[in-house]
Amino acid sequence: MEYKYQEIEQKWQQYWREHGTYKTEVDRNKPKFYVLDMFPYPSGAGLHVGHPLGYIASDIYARYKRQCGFNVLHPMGYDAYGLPAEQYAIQTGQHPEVTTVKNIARYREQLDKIGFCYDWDREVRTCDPAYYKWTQWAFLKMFKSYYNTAREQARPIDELVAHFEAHGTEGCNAACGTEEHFTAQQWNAMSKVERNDVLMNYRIAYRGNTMVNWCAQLGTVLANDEVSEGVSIRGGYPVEQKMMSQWCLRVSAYAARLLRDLDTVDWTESIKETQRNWIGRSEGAEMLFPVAGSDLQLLIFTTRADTIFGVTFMVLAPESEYEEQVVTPAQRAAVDAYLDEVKHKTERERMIEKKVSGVFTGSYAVNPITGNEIPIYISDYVLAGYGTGAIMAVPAHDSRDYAFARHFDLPIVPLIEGADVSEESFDAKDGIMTNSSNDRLQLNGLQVKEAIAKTKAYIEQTGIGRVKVNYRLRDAIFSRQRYWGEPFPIYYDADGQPQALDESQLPLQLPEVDKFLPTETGEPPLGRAKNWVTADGQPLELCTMPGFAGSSAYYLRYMDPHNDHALVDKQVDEYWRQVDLYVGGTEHATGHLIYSRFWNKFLYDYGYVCEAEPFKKLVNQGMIQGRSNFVYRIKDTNKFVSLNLKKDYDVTPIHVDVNIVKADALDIEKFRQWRPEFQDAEFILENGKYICGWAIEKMSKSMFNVVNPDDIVERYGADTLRLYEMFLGPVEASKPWDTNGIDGVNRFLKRTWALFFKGDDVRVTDDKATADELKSIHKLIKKVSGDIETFSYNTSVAAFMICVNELTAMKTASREVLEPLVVLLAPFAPHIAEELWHTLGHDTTVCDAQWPKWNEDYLKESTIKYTVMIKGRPRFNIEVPAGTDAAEVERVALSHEGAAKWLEGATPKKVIVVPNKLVNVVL
RNA sequence: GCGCCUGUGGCGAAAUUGGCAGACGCGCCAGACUUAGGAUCUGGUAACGCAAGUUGUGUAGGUUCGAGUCCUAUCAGGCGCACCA
Repeated sequence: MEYKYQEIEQKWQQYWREHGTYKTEVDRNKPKFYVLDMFPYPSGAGLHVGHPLGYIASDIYARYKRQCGFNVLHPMGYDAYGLPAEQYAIQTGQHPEVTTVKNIARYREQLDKIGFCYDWDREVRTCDPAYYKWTQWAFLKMFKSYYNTAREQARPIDELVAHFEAHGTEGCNAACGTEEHFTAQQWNAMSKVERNDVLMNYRIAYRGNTMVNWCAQLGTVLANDEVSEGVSIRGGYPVEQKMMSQWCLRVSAYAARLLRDLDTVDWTESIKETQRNWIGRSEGAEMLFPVAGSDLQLLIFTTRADTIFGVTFMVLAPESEYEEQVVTPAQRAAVDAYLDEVKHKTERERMIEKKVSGVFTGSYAVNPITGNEIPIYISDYVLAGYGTGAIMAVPAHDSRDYAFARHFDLPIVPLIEGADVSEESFDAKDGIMTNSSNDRLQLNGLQVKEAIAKTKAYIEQTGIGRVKVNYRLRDAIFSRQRYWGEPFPIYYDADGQPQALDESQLPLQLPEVDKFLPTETGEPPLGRAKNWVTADGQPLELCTMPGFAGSSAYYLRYMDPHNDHALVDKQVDEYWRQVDLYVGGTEHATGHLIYSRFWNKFLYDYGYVCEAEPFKKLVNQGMIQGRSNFVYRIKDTNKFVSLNLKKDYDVTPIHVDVNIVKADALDIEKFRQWRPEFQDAEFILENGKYICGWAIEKMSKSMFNVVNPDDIVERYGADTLRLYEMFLGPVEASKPWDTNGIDGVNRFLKRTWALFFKGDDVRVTDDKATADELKSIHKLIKKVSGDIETFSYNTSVAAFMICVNELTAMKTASREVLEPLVVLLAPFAPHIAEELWHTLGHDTTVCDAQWPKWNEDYLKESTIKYTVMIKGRPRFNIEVPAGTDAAEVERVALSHEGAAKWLEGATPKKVIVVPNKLVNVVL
């Protein structure tokens, strides 16, 4: 019987569907295992062969764990809100929901063909009201919470209100945007609106006036991780900094925990490092610099407190709150001109120019240690969003301050012995301090590190500052001026104050609009919705939530996807707990993977979830690049010359669809049909073939190098696709897709098939297996069992090939060997395994067949082969019975005829016997 | 600039704790069988050399009986952060 993959795959996919083979329920008699893929955004282009790479890897693991006796949760869903569908809607008027549903259907069809073991009853879609009800619910919780820094957890905002009523801000231990102080009396005297304003400074989900990344072309604000090098990641449009009132999440309050708990998860070092960078912890000190002739004090942040004696000027960010109070009337015009100039530059322009610019405010600050008066400047090299938005400038030891000092001709005072600052600053935190002592503080002669510690201690004692840890991690901007996203469960009261909808009113459904564009008055698209008000007529929020809102807790919803009363039932959560294995791309390192951790920690603080981290182990699959093919057209003709003959002609390379090329040979007929202009194309062939050139590029439509998994499935079958994707190389590595090698994997499956059938008959017997057969299969069991745990699927596939070749050569027909082979193969190539499993007479699914264990006894060798090395080279082999001791091995080696030949009469200085491996004879 | 990762045949890649470098596959070469094909099977395939042999894991050193693997320096490529004080 022939291996008819199409029949087999359809048959078993249908069987699994009808039998609910992959349905998962809580089962407290079994240990659980949660395997998750990052759910896809269903784009209009469909899947290409790169997408399933991670899905296949996790599917293999999930199936393997199930065969090992675990109750495996392995769900899939769709990140359905997003910009592309909305941009498409703007262009075509087609409702984003329509395109989204269509794309999801296409994705599902493609996924189904590959034979994944997803429990589709648990599917989630972020745009489904039953799903986003819980996104909105979590937002409301955040709105009604503040972060208690002493307890290190989110607490109800009412607790903070009670604290304010009794004690004011004294000892409130609350994370906030800007630090403020008031007494209980002051709080109690505030109006409702004033109190609301104050609380916004503490809420975890808050509306705040912040610097945002505004993208005019997209008509919306973007989060930091959605912007790269001054342009939007989606679309590449310029992004500018703008002060706007936006919904934000106080992610920064969780910075310390997000950093610390990285040590508890099993992720790659590189992605943890990326997150550490993004969180950006830096230890330093805040210090107050009085302004001369005023009560005002400038608060600055520095990590180099030791350089206090070298401060020769101060710099404020253009957006600094101090600006008003510090600028003298004489400098007003100059400052305004500068601020105007800065404001009109986008961040991108600012970065490209990198020109030193700034303006003097007219005021001077007093160095609290030296008492020197130093000028205060404003410059855009100081960022408003980091630290306090003001710095003490030490040009001798900071390259940015140095450049500024040079430009404005300010003094540069070196503070480290031997530092030459005539050409550039000395930034290293290393050396002996000098020029740094007076009657208040003596740093001369100390190492930089000691000096930092001593200065910090001094400023704490004297109250001119305090030790402070700063984080680079900013709060997440949470509103988007867009249509296709979750509506905020927020309305505005008569005073214009944002108020929470009651939980009972969730989900607040996304309304219909006539167009997906902003209103004439510049309001977001929801401004077009009719009756976008509460039951008693109060206006609802017009912004929607960003893409990462729906993806932040989806892994929890899979545990209990149909629950109307909770995001996830407490007991269900306590069973599934957290994702044991999460597979996805590195591109989410500073987005989704931070937001999810934050979101999870917030829920954890309230006990809604039982684990502090959502994803225990993370595996990042690499990107599959495209392998483009080229044909070479001779200039000004319709004649094409084969790759190795092109040097004799003046040619233009043209991308050609990789699907009409096989092993770099062009299918000339298909090429002529491909495009009308090539209909009459002529060819100069080599060896009767047209050989195409190739290059590795991103897989994209415009390069004609997109390989569709459906085509591979049709031509070779899903099992071949699965095996081949794994065989291509390590899951984590990025590599180009190259269909050329797929035949080898396909041949392997055919050979495997041939072990079971001869003609139309099953050739499997109940005969006892031979020792060699048992050895072959047990070697495989051991190898594959080890490889799966470390995701070394490529070497597993290689081991399968070796084993099947051995069994074929031995003409193995014994069930004792072939049955475990089928079970091992099941995670990798489930369809053929299922077919063979049933061929062997089983009527249950191979998914539940128990993963075999290897027996070391079968692997034991009766004799051990030693390689004898002389003069650092392998010279000959000896064979001794297993268990021979080292001295005997040495004796056998040295008495071998080869020893005499290679030693040439010399006496060995030393002989090293490595057990079961080799004998090294040193002269 | 700072941090992280990766460098192995014509290609994708293997190589437990340092122990015969290049498993497995593609491609290529030779052969078998064939109503000839982009089918199947067998053998070969790191480089140099007729050979014995020698050289080989980006480069240069070091540790070691022994280094792809460990250490130091350096080069190249990729990724992340980046006026972050």
